[in-house]
Amino acid sequence: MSKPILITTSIAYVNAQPHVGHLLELLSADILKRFYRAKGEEVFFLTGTDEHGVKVAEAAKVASVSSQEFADQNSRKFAQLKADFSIDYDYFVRTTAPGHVEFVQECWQGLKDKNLLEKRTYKAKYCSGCEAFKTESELENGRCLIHHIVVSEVEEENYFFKLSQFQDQVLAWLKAGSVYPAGPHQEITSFVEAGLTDISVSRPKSKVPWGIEVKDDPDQIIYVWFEALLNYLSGLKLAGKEINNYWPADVQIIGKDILRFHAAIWPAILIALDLPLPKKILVHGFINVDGKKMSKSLGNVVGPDQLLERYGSEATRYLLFRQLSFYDDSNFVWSDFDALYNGELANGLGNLVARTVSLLAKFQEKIDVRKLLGQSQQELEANKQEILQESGLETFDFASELEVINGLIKKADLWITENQPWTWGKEADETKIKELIEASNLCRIAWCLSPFLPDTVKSLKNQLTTLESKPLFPRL
RNA sequence: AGCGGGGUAGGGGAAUGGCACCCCGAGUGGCUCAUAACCACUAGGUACAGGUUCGAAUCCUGUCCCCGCUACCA
Repeated sequence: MSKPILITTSIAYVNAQPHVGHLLELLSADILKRFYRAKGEEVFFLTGTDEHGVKVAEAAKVASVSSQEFADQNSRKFAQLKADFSIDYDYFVRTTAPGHVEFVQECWQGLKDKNLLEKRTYKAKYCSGCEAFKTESELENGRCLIHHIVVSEVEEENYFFKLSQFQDQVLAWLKAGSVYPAGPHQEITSFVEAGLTDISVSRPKSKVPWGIEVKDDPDQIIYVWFEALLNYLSGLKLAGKEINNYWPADVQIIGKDILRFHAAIWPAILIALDLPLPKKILVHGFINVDGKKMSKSLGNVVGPDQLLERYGSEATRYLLFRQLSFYDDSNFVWSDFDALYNGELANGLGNLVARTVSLLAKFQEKIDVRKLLGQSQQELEANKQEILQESGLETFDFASELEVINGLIKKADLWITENQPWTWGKEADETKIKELIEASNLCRIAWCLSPFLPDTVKSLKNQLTTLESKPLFPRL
């Protein structure tokens, strides 16, 4: 029996609320899951929330609730996207779950036993402006390049992960083409080639009180990133699955900002744990709004709830992948979304379905249209694998798949206009109706759209059965 | 300043060496099955200046402009 396909998204950091960027990532995973399911594969889709660290503790303080309570509240908002947008994940992992904590501590012990973790005194320059450690290359005359202030020398004890040992293996994995698309692949390859250094993977508890303790050294807290990455394994365990039956992941979807963690550190951790490496890491870009980066202070954050209210779940799923470019940074503008909704969903798909169904309904009086539709459906089923093989989703190309589908709709509209089925009258016979059914191509369009628009496709199929037309996407 | 990403018809987005494509908008005509929809035709474009090439939006050099990295933030 072949291994089920495993798809993961990054786990969202709960110090902020979900926005359209999170939604895009979750939807991409959901679309791929539905595509693989249509191919007949078993699929497991894992997502969740990352809940430890200074920033969560600080945000909780501002909100006057405990860190755990704060994490609970925000985690729920992310989990809620499942119901709102038909995101069919199989398990939602939380890094504050006791099972995750336990799993992380076990892995930690395992790495320590292998002598891959080592306590060292860490001396570094710290910029209070950046609130971060700086390397020599980020300094000029002892001053932070960004804040132009003199950095302070800080000394503390940390555990280090011997990342440098894994450079060659990580590089070999990268060169096998594990990171997609080319831009990020190039970037991370150069980064690893330049040399990996051992990294600090713990912090003194006094500095980071909200996190997972090192079991036999409770004054040390495991660095958030190190621990969060392990969610991809702990999540399987928490879901009641045997890790070896599901790992390695077939597709891990991440944002471009966390590339280093996922394509340099994560594979090294996996090698250290004697586990196989993920087959593909998909790296998506960011969404700007009206040409500016989304930010709370600018007040331009677009939330999933706003999209839900204006377009509904299905249209949002379509518009995000058709209007924005998944792998590059793209710009979100409400008026563009409105125009595309009316242009392609209402006037395009929606109208094509309406006119076709209503034409077919007229012929139903003297010809068994339903039987012909059934035949057409069966013929399509027979060619299912071939159609799926041609899909852009086979190469993770969401945009090109939607473009192809749109072309099918245009072609169908043209055929109907040119052949004028409404003038057929008495001439209409089975052959002609069959032609109409095939030219409208609705069965195929439904097939191709089903990963993107699962509910719409159900409604479309229902209309083809009842031959009663009902607007799929009313104009805005 | 540095580093990175960009500049494609009136607006938005594709195309990575070979007839520049899609959505909206404008004009003219067609059609009436359909959600004031649908179809055809027309106008309009690769920021600028050089270079490489049989051929450049795509590669190279320079100029101008925009965006991100510096406050929450994928």
